[in-house]
Amino acid sequence: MISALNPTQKIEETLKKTAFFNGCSEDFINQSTSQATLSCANKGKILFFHEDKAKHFYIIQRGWVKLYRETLDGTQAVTDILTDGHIFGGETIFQNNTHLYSAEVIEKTNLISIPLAILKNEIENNPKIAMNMLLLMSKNQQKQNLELEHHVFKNASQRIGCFILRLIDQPQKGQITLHLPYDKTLVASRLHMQPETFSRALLKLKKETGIEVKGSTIKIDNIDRLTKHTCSACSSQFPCKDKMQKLA
Amino acid sequence: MISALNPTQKIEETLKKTAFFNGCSEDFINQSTSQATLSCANKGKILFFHEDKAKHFYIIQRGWVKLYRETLDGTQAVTDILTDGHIFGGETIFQNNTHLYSAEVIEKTNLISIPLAILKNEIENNPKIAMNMLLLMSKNQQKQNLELEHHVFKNASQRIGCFILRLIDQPQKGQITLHLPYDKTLVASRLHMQPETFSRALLKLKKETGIEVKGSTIKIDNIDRLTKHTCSACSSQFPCKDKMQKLA
DNA sequence: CGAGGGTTTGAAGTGCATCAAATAGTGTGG
DNA sequence: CCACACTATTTGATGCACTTCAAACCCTCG
Repeated sequence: MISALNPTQKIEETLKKTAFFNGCSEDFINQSTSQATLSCANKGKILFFHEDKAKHFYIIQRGWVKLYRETLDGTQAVTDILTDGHIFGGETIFQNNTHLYSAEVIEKTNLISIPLAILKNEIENNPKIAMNMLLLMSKNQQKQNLELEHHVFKNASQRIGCFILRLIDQPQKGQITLHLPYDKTLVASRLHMQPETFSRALLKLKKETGIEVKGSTIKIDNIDRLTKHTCSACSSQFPCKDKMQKLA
Repeated sequence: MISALNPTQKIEETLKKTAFFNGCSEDFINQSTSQATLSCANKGKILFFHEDKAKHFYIIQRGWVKLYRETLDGTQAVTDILTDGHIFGGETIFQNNTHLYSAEVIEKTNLISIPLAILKNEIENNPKIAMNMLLLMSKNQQKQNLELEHHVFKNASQRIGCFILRLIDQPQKGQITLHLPYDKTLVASRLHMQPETFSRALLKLKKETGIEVKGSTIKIDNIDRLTKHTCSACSSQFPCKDKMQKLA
């Protein structure tokens, strides 16, 4: 972790470029910066468990974190997978300071932790931040809604198609090449299916939409074909990126 | 609709007993009351469609309303079913004044509609109401989370078991008798399954947990047996009512 | 090169959906 | 109070999608 900036400066820099903090008080930035910690966690590190008492909320500076729940017998359901700039854990303020999901680092991650008390105070006293929080939660909710809908309406290969479409940055013409952001097993769990099902469904998707898959690289020749296959079982059509977008 | 109160009084009365309005300004109550309309809609009435522009938010004074989404080909997924005291549609303020779901009256309903502008104004200017809104949205989100989890973890008869358990008002001992709040076809769709599946899964539940079912009446002799069957595939055990509770 | 994890393939089973039809239940007009 | 119409619910038969268990394959990294 060699950097021109010291940790405090890095934190301040990150906060200032995170949309959620737009319009917050100087105090908030200062307090957050001074009380935040920047830590680096490796793959496998559990940040907290479902039902744990929450003390901080988090911002991912760089890396990947998985949110999930599990039953008593250990089956787990991945709720979300987050990366750079994403915020999580803040909603616990309204949930009795209790986490609603577990969080695990799935790839080396630099993480900023900020005490919830600071956030709570700012939300209560700064309408602008209360509004930002409302916007954040509303987006999260929208995302959750779609998540459930997808699971109800779409079959495995359509869910994969949807996942791929949402990796596309800009609506663009011609051939598109992109990469899965993490390994297939994880994508499978993100989409609530078994790795075997993922593998077979991807095969089916290839046949039916003409996409090419080699390792984690995907080439799309005819995006309309993919869209048609994928979005027919959905309440909104591609590009629906604004609805599923990253949240920060 | 014979009542000792005129519509305006009824509206005011309803607002004042709705938790969401605790701590709101006098102005808010007054404005809401004067600009709200109390209407009565019959079964089948569509209040709005997914993607419609939103102009009001709603409070159910008495009745039942179904929230749902549908795909182009008309398949529908029921998101929620609401009744007395429930609020919906307010979140559209943060969603570009666009509805995220359709709403249909499923049983004769008295409905209060209040212009969104009033709510928006109050949220922006009254931190107490902003906080209430945050709490409401947080509860909704919690509910959505569980909804998805259930769909991933539980099979049909477990989802029914969970639905039944959540109908229980108070943790109580001994035999419990309760009634399904609306017809079985609707419960089935609420739980994302076909009526046929519902019927068979309920039969299975009877055999495995010893509950008795006659029409819409359900008798539970041994609640532990039901809980064990139902909650084994969940991240939280009965009574989890606080997490799934009505939202108003 | 070999170990170990990620990925694919095969074979078999399960749960739910679907289509079809029977049955029960409810409200209507006579 | 009955017969009819209509809807809700159940039952049966069948098919498909996904899971599960097992094993092979592939890739990467020490």
